[in-house]
Amino acid sequence: MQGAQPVGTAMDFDKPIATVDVALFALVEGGLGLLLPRRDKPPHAGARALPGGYVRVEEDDDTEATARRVARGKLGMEVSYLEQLHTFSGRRRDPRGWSIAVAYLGLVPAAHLRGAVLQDILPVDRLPPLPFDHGAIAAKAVQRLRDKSTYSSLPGFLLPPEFTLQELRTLYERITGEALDKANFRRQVVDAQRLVVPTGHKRTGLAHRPAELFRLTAPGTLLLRSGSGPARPPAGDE
Amino acid sequence: MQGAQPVGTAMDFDKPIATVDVALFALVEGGLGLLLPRRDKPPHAGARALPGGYVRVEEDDDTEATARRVARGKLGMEVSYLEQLHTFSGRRRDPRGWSIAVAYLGLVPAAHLRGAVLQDILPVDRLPPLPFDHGAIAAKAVQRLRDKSTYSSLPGFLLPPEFTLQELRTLYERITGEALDKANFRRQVVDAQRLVVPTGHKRTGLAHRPAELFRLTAPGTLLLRSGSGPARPPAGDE
DNA sequence: TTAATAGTGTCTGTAAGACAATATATC
DNA sequence: GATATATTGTCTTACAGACACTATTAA
Repeated sequence: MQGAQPVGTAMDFDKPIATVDVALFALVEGGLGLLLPRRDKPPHAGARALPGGYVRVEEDDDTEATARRVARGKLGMEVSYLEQLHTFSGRRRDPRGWSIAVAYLGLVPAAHLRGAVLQDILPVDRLPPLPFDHGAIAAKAVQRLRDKSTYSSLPGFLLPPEFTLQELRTLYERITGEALDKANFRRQVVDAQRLVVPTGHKRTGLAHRPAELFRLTAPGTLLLRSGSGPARPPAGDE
Repeated sequence: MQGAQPVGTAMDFDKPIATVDVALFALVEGGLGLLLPRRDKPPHAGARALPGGYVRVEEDDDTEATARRVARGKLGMEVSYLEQLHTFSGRRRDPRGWSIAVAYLGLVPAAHLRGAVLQDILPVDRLPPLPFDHGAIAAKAVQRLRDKSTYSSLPGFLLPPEFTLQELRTLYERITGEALDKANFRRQVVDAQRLVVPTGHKRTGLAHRPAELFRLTAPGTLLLRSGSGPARPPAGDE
């Protein structure tokens, strides 16, 4: 692939390719979806893959900036949440040569997305084979999201700013695949961990008692159990 | 810094520098220590810093291979445990230019180390200021180790192959800073989670009842609570 | 009034932690 | 036996989960 390895400078010689890939999640049909647009450039032009791009050293301050730039380019908006996932590297993962891909996990509320973007969001339980090692990256991203959903307010970033507890609980259930008791969920999320707070508004117009609307406690903040409890802290990353 | 940016090829132009840094932990005087040898090359020659090096694309299969090579070079032996920690990047962290550093966390039993190496292991609670962003990397590594110590057998990799429960418990206490009940610790680690298993040997020669010797359940394997319990799984990374 | 979901109260089993009691080496 | 730590036993309490009950809207 590298073909002729021309003179170059001693410093630049041998450097791996540096890219960033982003696993962007949003809700589609109530379920968890992953943004997989078709690539417009080789390699693998035309195939669905995670959005990604080269690190631009003149333009980006760090790889997180690269990730935000890539995400903004595909979504037309800023992500609500972004964290570093893992770095994938090696000789074989990219046909262009030895490469380092810093992977990020991002969340956006689907309500704010343009229709064209929604077409490129595929349900995570039926992902097609992906080029490069994007299958492994996607799997790790889904895993991370599922794990953190059991003890954090992460899924809240997939919803609009205000939501009912039923909406939030159903979302947790869809992500983790486990049924949750209505009463216990409320006590955990509202009382014990204070992941969300009431906004004072209510969702009316439905043929039953209106539900209180909530928002994430500190907007833009991921809250982990801060209470008195045994506290199983971040543990992994971020 | 970059001085003359000569012709080069279009492909190589603009690539960030790619390095790997390793936070290697071992026990010193019973406490947690971090390997910080003095740098033999600029920048910051002579200063204590995390062992690190360039990714060598001809030699290393991936960045984990780079990390193992770097660790082996400084320790004279293989690490007992290694995991990817986080990737640090940006224009300013390294005076040589825009750089990506994939950081790893490694553990070794101090008993197997040469004396010269032991001189370079500093207690983590009294670390000097470190060059680059190694202070932040070290802090994150210590944090990760502390977090995982609350629910995994990670600290066991800092001990020789066979150890008593008192040795293991004292180690957990030193790492996390919390006192642990002798009886409850045994039940958790031996019965409930099965992080360790008895070897059949005993530590004799002391003026009291001899203690059973244990080893990590699957040698070389990090075990997270696999029991029946609520299972707070990896969550973060690895 | 009925239907449907919102929100509260209460019970129970499990497991973590505190602490007491017993066991087995050396001196 | 005295001493020191190993190992086991028991009690208490906190909390997660199951489930029953009350509240409030629109039709």
